[in-house]
Amino acid sequence: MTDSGARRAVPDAAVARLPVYHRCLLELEARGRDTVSSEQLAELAGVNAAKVRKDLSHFGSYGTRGVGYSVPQLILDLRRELGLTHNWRCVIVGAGNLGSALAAFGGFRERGFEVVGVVDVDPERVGRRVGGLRVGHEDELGGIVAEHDVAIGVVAVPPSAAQEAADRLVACGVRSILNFAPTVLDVPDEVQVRNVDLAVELQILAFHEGRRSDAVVGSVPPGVGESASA
Amino acid sequence: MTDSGARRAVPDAAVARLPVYHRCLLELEARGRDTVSSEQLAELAGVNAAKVRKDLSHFGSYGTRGVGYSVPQLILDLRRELGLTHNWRCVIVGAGNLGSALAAFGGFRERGFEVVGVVDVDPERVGRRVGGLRVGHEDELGGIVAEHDVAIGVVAVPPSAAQEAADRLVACGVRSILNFAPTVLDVPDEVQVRNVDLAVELQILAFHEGRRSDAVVGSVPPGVGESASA
DNA sequence: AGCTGTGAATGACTTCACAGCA
DNA sequence: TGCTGTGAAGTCATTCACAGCT
Repeated sequence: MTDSGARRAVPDAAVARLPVYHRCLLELEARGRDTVSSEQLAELAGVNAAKVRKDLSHFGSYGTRGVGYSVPQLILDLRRELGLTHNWRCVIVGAGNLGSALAAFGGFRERGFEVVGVVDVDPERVGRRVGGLRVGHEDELGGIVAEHDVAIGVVAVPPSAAQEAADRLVACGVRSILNFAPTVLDVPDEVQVRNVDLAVELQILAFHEGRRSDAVVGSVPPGVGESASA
Repeated sequence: MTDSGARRAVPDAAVARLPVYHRCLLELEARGRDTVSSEQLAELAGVNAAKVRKDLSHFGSYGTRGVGYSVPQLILDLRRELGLTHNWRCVIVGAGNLGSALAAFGGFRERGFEVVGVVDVDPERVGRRVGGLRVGHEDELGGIVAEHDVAIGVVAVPPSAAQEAADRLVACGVRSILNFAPTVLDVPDEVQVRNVDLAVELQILAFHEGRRSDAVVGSVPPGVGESASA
């Protein structure tokens, strides 16, 4: 697992933070800021300054000592590093509530992603429009992927149908999957999967919530106050 | 950061996996399985066996050597550990596409969570029904939280309104927030926040996707094949 | 004087490997 | 024999602390 081919450059934990920095920088740019220090960026991103500097150093980003980082330059560097120099095409499998919400979500386009298709097995849903797209039948998946050169598939179907959805995506040549179904997908090694299980997120919150002030009477254990960027 | 009060028991990384084990065990139980080995559970959860054993050992779970773990017993242990012995009440702020999808999502109830309210500022949306609930006005938030003893707030509003939504939740006494807005929320230390930024997930996929086979001609770098349970 | 970039120190998590119980 | 529970080793990530540029 992990990588292997080329040099390991950026640690996974850092990769997971780069998009957050990117987002904060876009905000700074919108406010007309031209430079930013690691300390300020850290504040915005909710991490500490040393981490910001280390993360950025992984891909040879060059700030200016005594000054900070150039906001536009750093945005470009991050875009390059994150592969956002072109738009990534995505297809959503499942046009239920979640799939529809994702398709209609405007935020993707601005951040480098374009939803080019939504499909579903249910004939009831085929033909509807969501987020400016017509819901296609699942059989059209191959055509959509080929036509738009889709790189990322989003699985937004019930758990019982998730493995099949993933299999179809893989068969069509998609090698990156974002899975919202509460199931571990079985895919070939060369396919990467990221899971977002909403109930898992809630359960993690509940775990910490359940550990507050328990037992220990009269104490005021300051809880957690952590922030997790899944 | 992190904890402080009581004894640190279970490492964060392990906590994040417990819900996944719990989910897999429910599946096993539904299939009538009575015992499971660490190896089998690991397979289902997409991790390795040593990790499963170590994770479970953190809260003194007792399996039987030579046999494995009792499925029903382990489910109970996990439920207790995750604080799922009672249902957690949640309230959703924001009745847009995502908020509505979350409210309508049936999967929560089965996993220990109950959505008891949905609110929005937009008068246009107030009064609509989503997932069996009437959308309330944001002013009703305090009443809903108090009445149902809500523990978890879900922020599903546009980024520009997210901080205000969080402030309101905190003011109402909610101390756990699941934030879907692409913004870092500023909250008091005793409030825990988990962020789910869908575009970030896509960007992480894109990062790895962009690193495939690059440059190195003719090589067949086996990519990533990782699985992240955010 | 201010802030980056980075080796070195610390800490967290994972994996190994095996003793020991059923 | 089979599988758990766990010290010990190994890997990865975070934080410190400071040299060095502007």
